[in-house]
Amino acid sequence: MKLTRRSEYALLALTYLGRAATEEWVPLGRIAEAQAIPLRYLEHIVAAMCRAGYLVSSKGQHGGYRLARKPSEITIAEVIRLFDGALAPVESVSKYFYQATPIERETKMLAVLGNIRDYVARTLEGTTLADIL
Amino acid sequence: MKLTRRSEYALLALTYLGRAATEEWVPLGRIAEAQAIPLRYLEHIVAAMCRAGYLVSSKGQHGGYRLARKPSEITIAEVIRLFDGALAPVESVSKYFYQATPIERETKMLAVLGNIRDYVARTLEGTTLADIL
DNA sequence: ACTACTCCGACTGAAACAGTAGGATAACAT
DNA sequence: ATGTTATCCTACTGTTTCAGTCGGAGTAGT
Repeated sequence: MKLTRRSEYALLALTYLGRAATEEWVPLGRIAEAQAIPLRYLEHIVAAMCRAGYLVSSKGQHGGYRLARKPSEITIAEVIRLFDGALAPVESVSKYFYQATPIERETKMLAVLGNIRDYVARTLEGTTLADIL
Repeated sequence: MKLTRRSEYALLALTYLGRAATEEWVPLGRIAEAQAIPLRYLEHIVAAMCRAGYLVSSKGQHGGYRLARKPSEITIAEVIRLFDGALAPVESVSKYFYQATPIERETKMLAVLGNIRDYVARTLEGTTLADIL
C-alpha cells in the first residue's frame, strides 16, 4: 500500500471540510489554497469523492462542497481504497482486489504478507475522519 | 509499500537458492524455469542482489549463483527496500527514505501512518529467508 | 446579465514497470 | 586451441501510472 498524492490530497480536503461548519458550502478554491493543492487537480479528486458518496456539492454562486456523512462515519481505509486500491502489499493477499501473483506459491511468505495486510486493514478501517481532526 | 514484480522475483530466486545445496553453483536458467521468471529480467534482479552482497557468482561453465550469507541472516525487509524502497505508506514516516509530503501537517494522520510503518518494518525485519523456507 | 461556482472530457510530460536484445567476458571441457 | 556454458554490461522498448493542465459547458444566486 503506497499512498499517492491523490490520496493525500483527498484526506487533506476531507480534514478541511471536517473542520468547517456543518452547514457551510466550502468552495474548492479555499481548500486548494489552504492546503496547497493544485485547484484543477483537486477537482478530479473531489469529483470522485462525490461519486463515492463522501461529499455532496452545490453548484453556482456560494456553492461548494460539504461532507455527506458525519466524520465518524468515514474511514481512512475506504478513502485510500478508492484512490490507491488494495491496502495489501501484494494482490494475492488482498480481500477486495485479489489477483494471482508469482509469490503465491510461497505459503510462508504469503502468511507474513497476509498478516501485514490484516494489520493495515484493521487499523485503517478502525480510524475515521473524526479521529484525525 | 506496494511490492513490484521485481521484489517478488527476487524473493522467489532467494528461496530457490536457499533450498539448493550450500556448495552448489546454481545457474540462472534453472531458477528462471523453476520459478517461471523471464530469464533476461532475472539477470538484472540477481545482479542487484550481487552488488548488495546477498549473492555471490561464479562465471563460466558450471558457474552460477549461491547465497553469500546464511538464510537466517537475510531479512525480507532489506530485500524489499533494495527493490521497492520505503516500507512506509508515505515517505514522511519513512526512516531510511524520508521525504516531505503534503500530509505531514496532519499530525494525527501521521501518527496512524507511522504506526503502520513501524509494524511493517518490525515484522519484515524480524522475518528472514530461513523463516520462509 | 453577470459572477462564482461546479462539472466533464481530453490532453500532456515525466517517470516507473516489466521486460528484450546484443554482445563482451570468463571459466571449464575436450 | 577451441567450443560451450555461463555471467556481465549497456542500451533500448512498449505500456501504464502519476500528477497535473486546459477549455469549455452547466448552474445557481445577485
